[in-house]
Amino acid sequence: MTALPLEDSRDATVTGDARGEATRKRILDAAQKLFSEHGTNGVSLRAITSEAGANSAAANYHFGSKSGLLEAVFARHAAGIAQEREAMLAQCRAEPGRPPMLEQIVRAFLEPGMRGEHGGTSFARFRGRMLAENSEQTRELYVRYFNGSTGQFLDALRKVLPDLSETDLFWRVHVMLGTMVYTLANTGRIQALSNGACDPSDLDDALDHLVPMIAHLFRGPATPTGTSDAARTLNPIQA
Amino acid sequence: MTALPLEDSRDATVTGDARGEATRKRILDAAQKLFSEHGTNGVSLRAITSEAGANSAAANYHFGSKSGLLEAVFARHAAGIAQEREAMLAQCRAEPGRPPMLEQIVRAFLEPGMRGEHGGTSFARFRGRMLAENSEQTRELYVRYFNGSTGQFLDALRKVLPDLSETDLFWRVHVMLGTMVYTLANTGRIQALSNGACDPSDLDDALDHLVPMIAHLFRGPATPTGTSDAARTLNPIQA
DNA sequence: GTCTATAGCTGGATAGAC
DNA sequence: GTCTATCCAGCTATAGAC
Repeated sequence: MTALPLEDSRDATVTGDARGEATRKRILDAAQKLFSEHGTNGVSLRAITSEAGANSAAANYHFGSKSGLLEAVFARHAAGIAQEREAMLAQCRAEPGRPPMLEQIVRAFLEPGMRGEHGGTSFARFRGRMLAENSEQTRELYVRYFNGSTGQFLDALRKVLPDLSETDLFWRVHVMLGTMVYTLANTGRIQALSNGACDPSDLDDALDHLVPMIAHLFRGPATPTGTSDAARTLNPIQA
Repeated sequence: MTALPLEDSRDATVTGDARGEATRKRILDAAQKLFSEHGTNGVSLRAITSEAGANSAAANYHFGSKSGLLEAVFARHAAGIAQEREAMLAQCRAEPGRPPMLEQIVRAFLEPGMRGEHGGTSFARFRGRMLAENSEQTRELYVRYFNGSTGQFLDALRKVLPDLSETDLFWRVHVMLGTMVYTLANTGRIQALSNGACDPSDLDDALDHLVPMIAHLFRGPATPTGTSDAARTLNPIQA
């Protein structure tokens, strides 16, 4: 083999393998960014590899297909979020000087996915978009990567809220999930309605508002049971 | 002109114009159904017109383009929802024997879009998908069709919750919107986690659970203001 | 007003040079 | 491992017969 002229290499200080890894990472970063901005259906491989400064063939070489790329983007940070969630949950303690257990648990659930330690806000928005698009692949990925840790949180919530019925528990978790997804998806609706006074795209600020609201929600009274819609409408909970 | 043989007409009992309207309606129905199931990006005009028993050219004849069809599907029921919202809001009364005003207001906001009087559950899911996809066109349509009535609800909420700060008001409305959108989008996540014990795809049942939860949320204490994230974390609201 | 046929693109994926 | 070139499927939109 002939000596390789340095000018021919995009980054002559690293080996060929490392160059491959660098391209792979650039494609993952570009895909995450564009998926988070336009959804997974609204972005072509060509746009992604162009953003990454590579060719569309490179994406197929590294990831096999577009859905393979989607899964790789997801997998890169999802396991880390689940692990940090579980670690934060394990550190929750009912002790004087700390927030109530419920606040700690809610924060442990929301914070790892929103604070930006795992892929930043673009990965958070990417997950919001994925959940919103609600494809079969997305559902499968969520079950695989998150069902375990989410189950631990359900158990923790049952423990601190022993009087809450299973039905009410799941409905409140539903509200928590919906709020998280809607916040991550960043539709801009509340910014428009509030003329910018409320900005959930600042995920740190969002956490500080959401944790107390969700905790308050979990502490609410049991949903009244009625035999008809009218009965439930006419006998709502008392504040 | 020669007499038209009855067999040549798909529906000989109506006039040509009425036939055109029927096809137009079948296309709108098919588009709403498929958009609600697969999002707007995941469905082709071919699939829609095939479902409607028509040809892809018919969609362009009636609606000009795919985005024209999308707007037509939206517009068909959106104004009706906004009107019914405003009508229900106008009928809210603080009287003995009725639910508290706040419950009435929350229900007036949520019910017209979820109860199925305007396009059924498929139109509700269609809106959820649109909001999730969060396109420029969607944002524009929402401002045009819903900003007026939503502004009336903000005023009504200010009136029954005079001590709530503007910031807290918008954050709680954000949670209400997120919960509504997530419920309409029907990701199936909570059904999977609860083994079917909790099913938000039953929108009547969902309303009966969501109205008391959201009302309770609005009645929560003010979000504590801290100078740092740590201060806010260590001093959450007291339940 | 509805159809067939097709123009004109854009997308994912692959072959093969280097 | 990365590129260029290309195949082919699927899409929107339109032209023109009926």
